[in-house]
Amino acid sequence: MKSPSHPRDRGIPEATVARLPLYLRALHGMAERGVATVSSEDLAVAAGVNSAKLRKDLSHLGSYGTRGVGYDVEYLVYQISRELGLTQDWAVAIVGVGNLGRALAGYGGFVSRGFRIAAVFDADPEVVGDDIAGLNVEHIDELEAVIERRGVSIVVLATPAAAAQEVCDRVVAAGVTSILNFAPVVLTVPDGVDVRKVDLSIELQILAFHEQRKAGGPLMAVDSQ
Amino acid sequence: MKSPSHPRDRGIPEATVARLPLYLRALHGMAERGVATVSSEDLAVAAGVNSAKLRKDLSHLGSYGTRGVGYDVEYLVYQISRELGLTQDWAVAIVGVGNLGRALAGYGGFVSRGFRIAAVFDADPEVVGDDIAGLNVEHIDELEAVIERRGVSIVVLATPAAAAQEVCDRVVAAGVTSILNFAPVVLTVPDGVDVRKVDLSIELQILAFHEQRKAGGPLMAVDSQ
DNA sequence: ATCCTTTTGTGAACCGATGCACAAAGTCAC
DNA sequence: GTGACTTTGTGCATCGGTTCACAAAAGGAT
Repeated sequence: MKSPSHPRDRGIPEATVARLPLYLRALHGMAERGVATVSSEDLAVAAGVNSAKLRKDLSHLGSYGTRGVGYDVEYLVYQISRELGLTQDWAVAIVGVGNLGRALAGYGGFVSRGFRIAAVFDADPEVVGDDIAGLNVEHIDELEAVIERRGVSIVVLATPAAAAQEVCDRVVAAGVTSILNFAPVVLTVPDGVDVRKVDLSIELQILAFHEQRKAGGPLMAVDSQ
Repeated sequence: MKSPSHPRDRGIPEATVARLPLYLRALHGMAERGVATVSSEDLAVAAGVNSAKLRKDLSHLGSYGTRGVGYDVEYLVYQISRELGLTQDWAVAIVGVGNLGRALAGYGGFVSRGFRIAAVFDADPEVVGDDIAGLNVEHIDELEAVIERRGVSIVVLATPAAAAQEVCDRVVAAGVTSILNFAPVVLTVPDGVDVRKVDLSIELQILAFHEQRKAGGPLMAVDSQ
């Protein structure tokens, strides 16, 4: 069903998509330093990947390099940005203004990538009305109305675990189909809704696993016996 | 080299390690609700994975289930905790007390998993001495001394991008071999040092990519599913 | 003690991702 | 224009991870 060797085959591998932001970050740095073109080898080093992988990834977007020369930095930034959908402006809402919600609201990496924090919600009347990173905290009762009014299409959940599923259900009912979940729970959503999760403690646990290995392991096992 | 079919083969796949914390979280919830045993099917649902995968993952740790019955919740919690190295206490230091650093210092998910925030550092004299989540912020000059004195083995970097590599070099020189990096840069470290990175904006970019697809994509290409 | 039910643990097929290695395609110097 | 050189784009082998599907193991009923 799919044309086997189409230059802009729509089926970009998930693993590639996950690396495109990495390339973009490296390219932005180069553009700032005035670099005009870059080879796959150099860009791969800057992004922390292997150059064959980088070239294969980029080839999924099309043939944007010049053999013998490399890639034009500006042009590649544009192509990757467009592919990721960063050439448009995304209205993002953050729900939950605890420590993490505040940190996210003030995080520069969002704004600089085409994301606009359009609203911030909390259930606690104590913080509703507060000013967080230049935004007025709104009451969670306004969730659906504000999402619709401001065209929010991506919601970031930074609520306590116990509240996450309920808020999730509400934003989904309001038409949101992309959710970034920081609450340590598995969210249940209908088909067609994308949920990505970030669990800060999981990464630390993975590090602990490897650290323990270096130190000798639970049974000081050298061999599996 | 390695015994091919040993029940406690030390070589646990990376993908499995990354899911163990997920199982652990689900199991903790069950233990709290008084559940004594759980089938792979139920646990898989609670953790948001497929049950065959769950069983294969657990089989890498050993044979801890009972056919026809399932897994003993308490026992499995212990086995996974031990495998991940969470039965010991890990001293963690956080460098950088911006919004994110503060959020991390106050994050309950660390403490409840065997991680102890042993120190918090910043370079800004303005915040040094402040109290963050019950901890005294120390000056970055004290980095090496404090790491050694308090036996810190894992460092969390929440510094600005520009400072991350330098701090990284210093903690590595001080003997730290596990680093969790929140700064949006690729860190260069010697062999034997583990770096895991969390880039909050990458997840959002991946969501944007898929959201754009749903909406029609850059060239209005209809996805063949 | 035997049969029936449940659920684990795993062999084997499958699938996607990785990395090597090289031909093709381009640049640059002369 | 020619030849030397550089670097891309990709075919192919390989690898690790996922999923299916089922035999083996345990418990409960009679």
